[in-house]
Amino acid sequence: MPEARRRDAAATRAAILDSARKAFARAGYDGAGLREIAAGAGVTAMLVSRYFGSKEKLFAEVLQGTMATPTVLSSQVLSSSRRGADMAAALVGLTARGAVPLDGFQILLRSASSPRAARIGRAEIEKRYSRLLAGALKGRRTAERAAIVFALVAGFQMMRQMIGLTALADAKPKDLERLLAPLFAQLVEGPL
Amino acid sequence: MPEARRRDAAATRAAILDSARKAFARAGYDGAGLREIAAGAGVTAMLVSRYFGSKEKLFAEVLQGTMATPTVLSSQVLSSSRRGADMAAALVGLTARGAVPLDGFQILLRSASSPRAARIGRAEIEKRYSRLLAGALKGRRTAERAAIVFALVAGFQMMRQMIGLTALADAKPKDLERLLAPLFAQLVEGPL
DNA sequence: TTTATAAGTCTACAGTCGTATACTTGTGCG
DNA sequence: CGCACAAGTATACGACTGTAGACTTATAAA
Repeated sequence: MPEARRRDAAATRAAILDSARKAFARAGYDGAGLREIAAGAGVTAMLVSRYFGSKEKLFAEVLQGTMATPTVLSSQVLSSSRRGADMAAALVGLTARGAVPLDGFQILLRSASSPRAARIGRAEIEKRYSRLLAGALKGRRTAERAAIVFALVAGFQMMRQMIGLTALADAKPKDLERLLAPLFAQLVEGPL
Repeated sequence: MPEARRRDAAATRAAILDSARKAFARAGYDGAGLREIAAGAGVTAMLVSRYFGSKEKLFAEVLQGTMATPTVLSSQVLSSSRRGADMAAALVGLTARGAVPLDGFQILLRSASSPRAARIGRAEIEKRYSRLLAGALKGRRTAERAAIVFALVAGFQMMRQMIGLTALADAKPKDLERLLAPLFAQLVEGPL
């Protein structure tokens, strides 16, 4: 139990955003309710509405904040000399069983069934990641290759964490990295 | 408007299953309501409950039926001598803009945020596809490689159809095939 | 200490959800 | 034709959804 917060609009706003991030990551856009989000921040549902205007705007702000700090595609990975292997290792590590699932992708995947959430997610991903990754690629079809990188990341995360395929959940991390690395390498470094 | 069906339990059951398949593919497990499904079959919501016991059991039966006939991993593709290229072509074709999105994967992706639906989906995918694909692979780590094939298929479908990434939606199909083919080939044919 | 105002809450509404109980109606058989 | 039984419907319940309007309360300045 965190100590009761004194009346502080900025701190309360931040607490709501934090609670919303966890709720959306756990249950997706449709599955997370305003009352649940509000309770997590120690306030009432109405305050959430008043602060963010609507659930949709709250979701947009959460996604924006979460995607501001990339994980799999961190600048460290992107500037590495072994980007394929580093991406594979980062992805496998971040989707391990007990890992904190508070990634922007997690929220996006769990919310993709809602058209409104999908639209917001697309805008955000195209504003940030696409430019980021496509800019780091050389050769042709950089936009398409970057998009397929996202697809592989998203699909792997989905099958491993959400669906929970046994073959991915129980595999040795090193094995998964060895299988993923050449795929990422091929996409990132371009055709041989 | 289809002509009114005479009282026929088997036909009604089939109509409900068909309507449910469309509804789940469009909105996912949580997003599709029993009343909507019932209306699509020209009956009331209660009849759906009576015939299938619960929404969860209905979903399981729908997924089971839909996944009985694989599309991307059809026997034709699996027996091809150019499996990587054929998988890529099948995937790109099936996720084209106007394509019928009535695949089992579509339902699964839109429902993965619901734990109950995810559990059912995992069971189904492991019962059918995993065995199917892993059996067609040679070499080591066949289960893991098959699972990553699913991940790539799922991620591509998600990013192209659900999120609607511009780079994938607007790309020339042939370009996408050329990028995906070596990835599938590497997974299917095994490490070089 | 009083008070203006921002911070936060209460109550309510119109809607949806899945499903349980009780009911009506159509249809094939004798 | 009549009737039994299956096929299908009506109504309702309790819980949940996002959010609108009116309300209370804490706090910082005067």
